[in-house]
Order: sequence, then C-alpha cells, then structure tokens
Amino acid sequence: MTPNPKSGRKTIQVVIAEDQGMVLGALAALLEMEGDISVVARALDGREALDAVLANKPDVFITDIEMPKMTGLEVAAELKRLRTGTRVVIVTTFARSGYLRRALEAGASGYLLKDRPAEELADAVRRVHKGLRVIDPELATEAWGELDPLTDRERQVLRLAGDGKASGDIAGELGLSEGTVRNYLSEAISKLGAGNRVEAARIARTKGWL
Amino acid sequence: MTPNPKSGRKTIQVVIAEDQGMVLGALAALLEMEGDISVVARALDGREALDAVLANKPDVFITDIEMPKMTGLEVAAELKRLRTGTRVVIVTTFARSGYLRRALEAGASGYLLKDRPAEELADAVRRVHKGLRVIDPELATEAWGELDPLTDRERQVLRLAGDGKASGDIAGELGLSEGTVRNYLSEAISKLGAGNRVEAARIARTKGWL
DNA sequence: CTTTACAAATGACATTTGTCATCCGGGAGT
DNA sequence: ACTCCCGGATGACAAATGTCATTTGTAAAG
Repeated sequence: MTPNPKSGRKTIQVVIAEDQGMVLGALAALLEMEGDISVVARALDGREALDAVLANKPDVFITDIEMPKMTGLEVAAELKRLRTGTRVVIVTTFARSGYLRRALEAGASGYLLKDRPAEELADAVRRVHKGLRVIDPELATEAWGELDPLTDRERQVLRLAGDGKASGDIAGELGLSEGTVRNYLSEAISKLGAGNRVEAARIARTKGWL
Repeated sequence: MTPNPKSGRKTIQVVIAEDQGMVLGALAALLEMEGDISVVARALDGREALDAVLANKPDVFITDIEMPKMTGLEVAAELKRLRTGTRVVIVTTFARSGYLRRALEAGASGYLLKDRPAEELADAVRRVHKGLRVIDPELATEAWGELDPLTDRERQVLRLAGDGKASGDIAGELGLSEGTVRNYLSEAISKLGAGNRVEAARIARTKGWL
C-alpha cells in the first residue's frame, strides 16, 4: 500500500484493466520497469476497473475494450460522467474506426493497438499524462470513416441474429413481435449491403458497430 | 548479443513468438524479471519463430497459436519433425480441446491460457525445462472431451456457412450441388445439436473444430 | 463377383427468412 | 386541434433453409 519509495517520488500512477490475467501481469511488469511509472492497481473486468480507478484516483487508466461485466468504453464513459481527473488510454486488438470514435466520445486521451511495439505503451502513458492525445497512426488517418448507420434496435437484433438465434427467439428476448424483428433485420441487411443476416452481422462487427 | 552475465550463467534460454507486438514485449519483460530465464529471441509470426528457434536452439520455445504465416501448432509440429531438443509451450487465448489435442500431437510440453495469472508463465517454463508436462487445469480435466464428429466436407461447408454464404454459393465454391450442401449442413447441425447452420458453426468454432 | 460402405445427388415438403406495403398509436410541432 | 413522424405490428408472398427418404456411382472388403 505504501507508495513505491523510488527516485524522487513523483511517479505517474496508473491502473490497468485487462481480462487476460497473463497479459495483465505482463503489461504491468512492462510498466513497472520504467522508473517513472507505478502500477497502483490491476483489474480483470470492467466493474473492478471502475472501482479501482475511483478508489485510487490514478493519473492514467489503461484499459482493454472487450472485458466481462463492463467494456472499457463503458468504463471510460462513466469516468467522464463522474468528472474524475484520470486520463484514459484504450489498448486493444481491434483497429475498428467505430471503437475509436466511441473511445473519443467517451473522453479517452489515447487509443493504441496491441500490435504496436511494447515501448509505445510507456511513451503513450507519459504523453497522455502531459495532457497530449495519442492515437494510433493506423487509425488516426482513416479514423473518421463512415459512421454507423444502424439504429439501436437494429444493433440489438443483429447481435442476437449473429449468434444463430432465430427471429422468434430474438423477438421473445426483446419483447417484440417476430415480424418486427424481421423488419429490423431486413433494414439492417439493406443498410449494410449484405445478403443475409449473418453477413450483415459479420460486416457490422468488423466495422466495430456490433 | 553477449549472454546476460547474471548469477551463475546457467539461465534457461527461451524464444517467444506472439503476433501482438505489445503483448510480445510485455511477456518478454515479464520473463526477463526472473533471474533464471533469458529471452534470447522474439518473433512476430510463425516463420520468424521457426527460424529463431533453429538459429538459437533455446531450451524452451513459448508460442501463441493464431499467428500470420504459420500457426504455433504448425511450428511445433515442424520442430518435432526436425527433432530439435527444444521444448514447446503453447500460450493461447483459446480453451479449445481440439487445439490442446493438436498441440500434444505436435509434441508440445505445455499448454496454458492467457487467462491465468502471469506468474504461471515462468513456473511453466521451469517445469517444462525440467522435462515435466504443464497442462492448464481447465483443459486437463475434460481435455479428452468428445472428439470432432465432423467429416471434412461438413467442416468445409460449415466454415463457409458461418461466414454468411448461401447454400448455392457454397455449392459453387466446392463444386457440389446445392442439395448436397444442404444435406451436409443438416447432418452437421444435428451432430452438434444446433438449431441452424449459424449456431452449428459457432459451436464447432468454440470447440476448436472449425 | 458380390456385398458393403460411402460420397454425392435428387425430389418433395415444412419451416424460416427477407421484402414490402400498410396500419396503429402516441408524441412533437406548428 | 390537426398534421407529420416514428416505433412497432400485420399480413402476404417469394426465396432460402432444414429434413428425409431414396438413388446412383464407385471403391474397398469379403
């Protein structure tokens, strides 16, 4: 609990969230090697992460997107709403423009891919701590690529359809009529230029619209 | 290039392969913290990995499964064929019994999940280096769980169907008649206890049968 | 030379999907 | 009050999908 009594005391405090324990530990190890950064807490899911950030008030919060309980984007949005001073850096596998947009809307200061060399993480933490924005170059360019044409309903319906559920089941799950579900699906299919529900779901997923 | 002039000189030499640069670096950092382990090379894809192992003859080779060029399983199989003395540890996201089976057939000595706590990695390396086998507990139990009931045809057809292709397209792509495709699909669906092609594909995928 | 076995195809049928035009019941405007 | 719009629901119809029983080659086993 006592703050790392290292050089000068002015280390950057960070909290990390990542659902794969091994990766979480490894990233933490990576950051701990840097003299000017201390990992004050780790979390294996979104809810835990949110609590950890609120409890520790770190300078920077590093988080994955796809996690149990709450996604990294949801946590970021919540932190923005609560006006904590903590800066958020998203670290994810997915180069999806939809994710980046949502991340920025949720007030994230950084968005970088797990593809990048490891050194960039510590760099990003420092830059973001200074108040700068760090966006992965690959995304930065085409970032503002076409925006999500789907309505909320279409999204929900498409999500379930993509898992192989039948129209009737989906209807039951969402409290709609089967016909209505088919209508939404039909709309989504045409908006995405797909040939059927499955392809539509696939397309939406790769764009990060889910 | 000079071997780490640490305590005693008898460190375990390892090569790591993982396609996500950030994770690769982090895992390396994690292992480097252990006094008795040295990371002598890193690789970002399968081919690179194979070369690195052949060039360095490490004690242990740690690898992800899903990588560009060559999968970790393929590299493992090749190393077995070449009778190098290097022990292989698979580290992956997927708890699929199909993968585990293939890993063991390819002569891997370890199979662990990225879900597990980070400490287990170094442990696994040490155990494997001693000649022991390390299988993730979650998989170890049901490991020999039900073997793939699908025929090759069913697999092919299911793969395409899972991407949203229609029966007709699949037929064209495989040089079969549409009716036949539907028959295979129907068979696969019943074998897997699914309700339709999409669910069947999903189930097969999670079992590692693809 | 049979028998058996299996991959592939056919045909027929019920069900599910995808499409479209239309209808209903509230708001929100003006 | 009276439109106009929008989420949702209906109904109808064509197309795609899932199921089965049956048939045809063909290759291995006897």
